[in-house]
Amino acid sequence: MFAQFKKYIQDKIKITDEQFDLISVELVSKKIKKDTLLLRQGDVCSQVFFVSKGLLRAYTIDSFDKEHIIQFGPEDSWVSDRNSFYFNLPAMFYVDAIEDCEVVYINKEFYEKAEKIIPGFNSFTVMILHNSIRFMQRRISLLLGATAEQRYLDFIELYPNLTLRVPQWMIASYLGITPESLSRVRKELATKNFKPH
Amino acid sequence: MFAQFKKYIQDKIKITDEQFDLISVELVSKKIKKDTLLLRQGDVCSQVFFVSKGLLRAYTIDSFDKEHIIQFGPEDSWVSDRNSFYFNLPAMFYVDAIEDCEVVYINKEFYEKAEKIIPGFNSFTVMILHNSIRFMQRRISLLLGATAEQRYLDFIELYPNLTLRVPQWMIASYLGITPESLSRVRKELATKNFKPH
DNA sequence: CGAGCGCTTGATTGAGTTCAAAAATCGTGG
DNA sequence: CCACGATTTTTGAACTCAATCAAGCGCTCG
Repeated sequence: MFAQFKKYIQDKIKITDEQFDLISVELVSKKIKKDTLLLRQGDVCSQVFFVSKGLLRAYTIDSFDKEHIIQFGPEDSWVSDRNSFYFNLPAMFYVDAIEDCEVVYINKEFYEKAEKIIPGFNSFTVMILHNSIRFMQRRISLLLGATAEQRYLDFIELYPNLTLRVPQWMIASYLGITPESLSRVRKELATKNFKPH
Repeated sequence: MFAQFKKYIQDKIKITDEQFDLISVELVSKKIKKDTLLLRQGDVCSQVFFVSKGLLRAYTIDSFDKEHIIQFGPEDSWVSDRNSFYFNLPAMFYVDAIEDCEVVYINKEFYEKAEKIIPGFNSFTVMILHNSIRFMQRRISLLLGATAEQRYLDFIELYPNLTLRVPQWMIASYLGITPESLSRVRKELATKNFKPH
């Protein structure tokens, strides 16, 4: 049930099986059908999602009713509106499932308990937060200074196995361009005989 | 010397004067002249900067040699390439001083010591990280889905007192547009009789 | 098997860029 | 305190990248 999560976490921090059992009582693992909404913009995000299987996405809807994908969440990744979760503020994002998923719901009690029981769990959290920060720093840099093509190439590097799993219009949404533009970028790259795989 | 920093931190977390004295031995406060470079892209960022006075900026230079301002750091704010600092990776940013500054240099020893001595210091760090995440989440959303005008209005809200302190071309750089474009956006807003102050 | 969705392609439009130059502002030394 | 050079901001005109609008194709799944 939490096998994947346990493996992930034990790979990064020393946790005994007994400790894990103690904290895992706070966890809930759910099977999520494709297209299910896990978090609505404006709601308070009361858990962090760990994706054990499948693929989540976080996205905003702007004032022109257009979606913009903030993050893809494939296996072994964390998806959440951290700001909303931490400060109990309305979420900026929607989160839904692009594929059928298995998702671990992690609430605040889990964090509190884990911090009490496991020395260094806090450092683990800090590390995860820094990963998230790295990711966003890079995103901002690229949005400010890179062309659509450069951002697409970066996307392929960051999520190599997603190019096939995700419909192109979602990739376009992540890159901040239209599906038509992405189609043209790809065409352009093809003539320069670039092959993503 | 650290008065401003002490005030800031004691406002957010309970620290006695004795505790502060113990950890402050790791701190260095420096007077920084305008235009001084504090961090170079590619170097490892070995400290976090706390701005007690003045104004810092963090910026990248892209593959076309153009600057893009990632963050302004006025009084009471934190500036750093957190990713570089935490993982000892090459920094993505440059950091320099837009005004004469007073900056507290905070190294890893400070964090280690503070975490040992002050219960809850770790939570404080986590809170600061979440602030940084909120800031970046918002930035990404706006870059993906808002017009130049909307982003400018958001900037004024976020940094109300900086519109006068910072040259317009830097604001443009922050917004991801050219100075010419910002000038036009402002002209446009003026006709709609919008007044920033 | 057909309606709908996703991808492509073409034609047109538009927000913002680029290039150029004038106007305004700033800062510094005499 | 003024003047002059440098920097910043504004304005204009042409241009460009990506968006929009529209049409057609192919696939799938109901």
